[in-house]
Amino acid sequence: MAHEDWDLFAIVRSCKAATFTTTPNTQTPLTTTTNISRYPPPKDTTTTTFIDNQENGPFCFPNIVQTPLTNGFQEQLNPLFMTFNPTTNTSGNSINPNSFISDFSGSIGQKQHLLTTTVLAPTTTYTPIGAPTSGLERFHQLHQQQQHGQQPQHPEELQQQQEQKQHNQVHVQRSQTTSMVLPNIQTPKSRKRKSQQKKIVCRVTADNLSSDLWAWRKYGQKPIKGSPYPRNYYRCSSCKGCAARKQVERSTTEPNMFILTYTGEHKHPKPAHRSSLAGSTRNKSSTTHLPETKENGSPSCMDVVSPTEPITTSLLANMDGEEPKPESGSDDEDVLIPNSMGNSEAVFLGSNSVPGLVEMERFISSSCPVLHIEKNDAFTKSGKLM
DNA sequence: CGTTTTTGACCGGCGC
DNA sequence: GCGCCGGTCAAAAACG
Repeated sequence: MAHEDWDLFAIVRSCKAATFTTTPNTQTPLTTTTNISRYPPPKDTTTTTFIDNQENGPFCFPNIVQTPLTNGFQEQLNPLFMTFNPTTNTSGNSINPNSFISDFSGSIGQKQHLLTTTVLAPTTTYTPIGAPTSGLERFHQLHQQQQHGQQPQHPEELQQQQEQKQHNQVHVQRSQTTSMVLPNIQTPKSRKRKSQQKKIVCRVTADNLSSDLWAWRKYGQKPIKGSPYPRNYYRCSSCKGCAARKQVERSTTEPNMFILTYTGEHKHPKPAHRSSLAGSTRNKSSTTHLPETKENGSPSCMDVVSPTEPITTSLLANMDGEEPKPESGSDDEDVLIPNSMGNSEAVFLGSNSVPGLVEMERFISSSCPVLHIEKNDAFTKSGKLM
């Protein structure tokens, strides 16, 4: 059974309220432990374009309550982070709303400093993956050591880093809401280029499968060497011809975490709501459950990116290589997850630990498309996933 | 009927 | 040049 039973969870669509922003400020604040990391400084912040604003993007973060830096670790990290992100205001906790990169990195930096943070969102774990810059890298290491007691980086992270290192530059592009800046679109078919494509890597928990308005259609699944879990491939189906791609892979070290990788760019404005092209959400069976019930949602995190291309959205996808042990426990169950927010799954999973969120999630789940997760046994049997 | 998912096959990059 | 591996294609099946 070990890894014989592959549970593949494909999350195709998600609702607007992204994981990060899902939880309204009115929600009961959560005490969260954040993990974060490094952000490679954009080579040229002026070119940075974020596709999504706080509402939808992968870079969207919940309103994180400013929390005072309180421990020595933070102090230690501050200088490091500063080197990494010069834009960060050392004196304040505030995030500069005007600069995404700085915002993002800044906010992350803030979070990094806050081992314990009051957040108006589910538990969040930001674990950037990617080419570290000296400062961030160091920060990341320190942080991990702090959190995991000298724990080495996760394999996937290392892998990502290696990958990132291949590309000397990392930069995140950002744009406001619907306007997308999609320069240098590289065709997916060019594999050579593909390796150099800009990527955004995020880690999310199953609980916090977040979503966005983009519709994703699965077009492939492959077993990944060194990982017991298959990787799922999705492309944007919000608009035909859209080059945006997304990969979802379960973390080998943290089964409850999923690695999301975004590549390509959307060639269309972000939909106001889910496109009909997204098609129907399949419910093979009435039984719906989530892969792994995560007690705490740790939302996601974003990570890094790569070189040339900006990416777009955040989303949630979920896949499993393992037997999800949902409450239902049956093997071939499909899981329907509301696309709407990162936490929405909790409704189904019952994993939501935040009382106030439940109501909201229900609301959202009722009005949003769902994610479809389903187990796939074929993988193991054939030895080849897809 | 239109769309998504599944999945074997194929293609091409990359390391040796 | 060869083989491995990741990513994509595309036909068939599934679903609403």
